[in-house]
Amino acid sequence: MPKTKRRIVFHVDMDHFFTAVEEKVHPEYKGKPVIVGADPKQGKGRGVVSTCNYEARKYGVKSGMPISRAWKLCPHAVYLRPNYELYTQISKRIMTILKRYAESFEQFGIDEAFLDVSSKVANYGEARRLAEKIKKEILENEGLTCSIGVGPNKLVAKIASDTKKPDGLTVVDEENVQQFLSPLPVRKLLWVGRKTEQKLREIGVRTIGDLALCDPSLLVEKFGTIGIQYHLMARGIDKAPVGGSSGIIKSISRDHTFEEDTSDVEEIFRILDSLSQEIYEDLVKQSLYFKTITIKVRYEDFETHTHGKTLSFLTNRLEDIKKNARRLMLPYLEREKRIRLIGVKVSNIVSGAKQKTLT
DNA sequence: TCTGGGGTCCTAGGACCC
DNA sequence: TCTGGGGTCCTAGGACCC
Repeated sequence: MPKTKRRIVFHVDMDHFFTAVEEKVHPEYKGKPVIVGADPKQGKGRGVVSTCNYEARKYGVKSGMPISRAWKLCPHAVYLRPNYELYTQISKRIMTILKRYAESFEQFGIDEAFLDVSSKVANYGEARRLAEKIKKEILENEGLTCSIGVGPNKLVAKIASDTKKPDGLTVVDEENVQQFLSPLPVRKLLWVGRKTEQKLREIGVRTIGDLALCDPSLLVEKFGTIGIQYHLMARGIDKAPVGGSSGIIKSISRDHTFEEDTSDVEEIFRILDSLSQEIYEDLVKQSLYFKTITIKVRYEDFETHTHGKTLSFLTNRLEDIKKNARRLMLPYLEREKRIRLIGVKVSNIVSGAKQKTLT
């Protein structure tokens, strides 16, 4: 049996990417708190903060926070709507730089990436120098800083990149994985969110070190098969290959939150049709076909439902999307409650090339 | 604190077939 | 009339990610 190959993996994370791009395009914002997200509307706006720069963070503003709360904390900030086209364009250029240094590569969201550099460097010292070189190149080419984590797998690299920001570089070699992870809260692990953190707290587990000492069978009892994953992660074990999960599109969705909750059927159908239209354009652009369509409704009290149907045929016709979306939506329009959000999703997707072989 | 928008993956129950 | 087990697909909901 061949011994498992030693790996060296980078996680590259752009620093407050959206606001960093905005500051680069608008140098006059430099030094001011900048917040990219929903329109704050004098504190009455709906939606959340996408990204904020470090000046804004000094006021307690964070990404994911309601924009109305950000307004209370920092009314004098520069508030901007996201310019995804610009961010995507710059992201593509950065990813092109990163790919050149990687044996295998995996983009993660718009501004993060994993690089497997195992065959490119001989040891962690060389890995550090390579990471420094990459940071320098991105800064010189794009005027943007990033934070890089280096470790024996994606999990450790990702957590490492998060420990020193902005403009950080954190290297964790195999020998130091356990002592690096142990004191950190479980929340730092990938896939451990608010709910899982709470459930772990109930069994007295707060840090990754606590989790590593846990009886795996107890974790399975509490979380099912994913419990094994938690236990492996807590011991710094992650065999997932870089680039393993990237590529094929599984679903396309659009949703819309109304500025004011509504029961106006005409308005709801108008928006529903425009969401269908956008999905249709996306499908055609990428020559994709779908079989399943699902609508989403969120009422004013945040009660949320999904309702879907799998068709007996593959399609990308606008009429099939519009008609089915409307039909699936109908039963939800008869309630007393007003509607806050509607959405449309298509899934069970195959590409046009593959579709031809199926028909 | 009054909660966006675009995704992925998992689970559980039920239908249906052999 | 009663009683299986396995497999696959569908549907709704939920957790989590950036």
